[in-house]
Amino acid sequence: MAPRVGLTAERLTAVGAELADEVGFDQVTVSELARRFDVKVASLYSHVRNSHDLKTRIALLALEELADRAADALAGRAGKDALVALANVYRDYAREHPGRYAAAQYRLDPETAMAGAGVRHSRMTRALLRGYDLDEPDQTHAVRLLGSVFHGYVSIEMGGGFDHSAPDTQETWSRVLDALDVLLRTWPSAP
Amino acid sequence: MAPRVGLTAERLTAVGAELADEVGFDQVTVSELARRFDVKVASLYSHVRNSHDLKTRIALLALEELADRAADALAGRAGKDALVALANVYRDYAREHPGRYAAAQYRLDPETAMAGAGVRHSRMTRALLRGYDLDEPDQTHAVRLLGSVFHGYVSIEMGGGFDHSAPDTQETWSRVLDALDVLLRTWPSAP
DNA sequence: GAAGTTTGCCTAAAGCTATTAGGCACAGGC
DNA sequence: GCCTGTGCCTAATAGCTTTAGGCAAACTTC
Repeated sequence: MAPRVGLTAERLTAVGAELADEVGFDQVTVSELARRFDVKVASLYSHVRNSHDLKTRIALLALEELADRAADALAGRAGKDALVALANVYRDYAREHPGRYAAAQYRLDPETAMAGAGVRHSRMTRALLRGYDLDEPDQTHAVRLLGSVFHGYVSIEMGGGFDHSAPDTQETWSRVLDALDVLLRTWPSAP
Repeated sequence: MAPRVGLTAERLTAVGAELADEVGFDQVTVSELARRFDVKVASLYSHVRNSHDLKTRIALLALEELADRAADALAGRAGKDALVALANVYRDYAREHPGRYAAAQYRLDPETAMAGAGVRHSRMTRALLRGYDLDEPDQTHAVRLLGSVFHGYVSIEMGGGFDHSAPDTQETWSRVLDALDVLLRTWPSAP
């Protein structure tokens, strides 16, 4: 019916990522993916171990793309400039690729996580903090705070959590970044 | 086989919430729930419209429980004391009831969201901010920031995102709350 | 307390997804 | 041009979701 379409794990992952953006990451199904390739479901199982494997690959792809964008954004910037740029990378990526962004949150087993681009992200946030004057362990605390704000804000905004209240979210986003900048510059040292 | 077991939407929701905590919210299935009641699957459909309806009810239950705890925690507290108490409500709830906490993130259609306890949450965060000196629109910005940090931190921590790095998460959590307190007291006014 | 009605759980069935086992044919090596 | 192997296919099992229609237990009413 579809002889030698040329399936590979990579193509499955890429199209799976598009699918995620269109229908949502949790709606990504081996069956739907097969349909997209006009191929029978069973055919995918030679390239991908199972549904979980497929989702893991999509997650790793998303983390990698996100890390690439972050690296780009941070190049040549420092201080608040870098902070805003990095923050916008996450927010913009989530808006452009909601399915992939959700995928990036897919829980990976520790080994997979270590092998993937997850580490790059915290390293880049640390790099950004070089523009501020923080020593360990405050730097780690700050890395975690930034991750929390970025992820928390973006995921609430995407989930429509800010929809039914007044000022527009762009305004809030700017003011939150202003506030974070101030906070990092005046970080309260340990008690 | 099981004559008049006494199914109601409420009992299904309650047991569904327990199920969520045990196996994860996304693993909550009408079939598994039927098994728990030792009843055939079809029987549940007289009490709950469908799987989405069931999950919505669990989500609303979780939001309500969370709002109740928050109200308790805020009673008689102000300033940083209140901030820490509220923050810990979210974090502790997520630790004690991971499935319910995930349920609270389940996307609701706008009307359902408005009817549910979602509004109570933002009202309480606003109440907490009375201890700080913020006028609109900064108050709204601050509400959103706090929501982002709480949700972001808790969901990354639960997802194991902080596992493979150095200082323990309790320490970071305290320092983050210290930082937020300082930030709210010295909130940067509009440019 | 018996008769009628409602209600609650059941059987049956169709459609979807995931996953495995084994077959056939097309592509490339010789 | 044959031969091998990889790549997609058919077939089959099993689980979850949802709807339609049945039967009997429980409530209502006299």
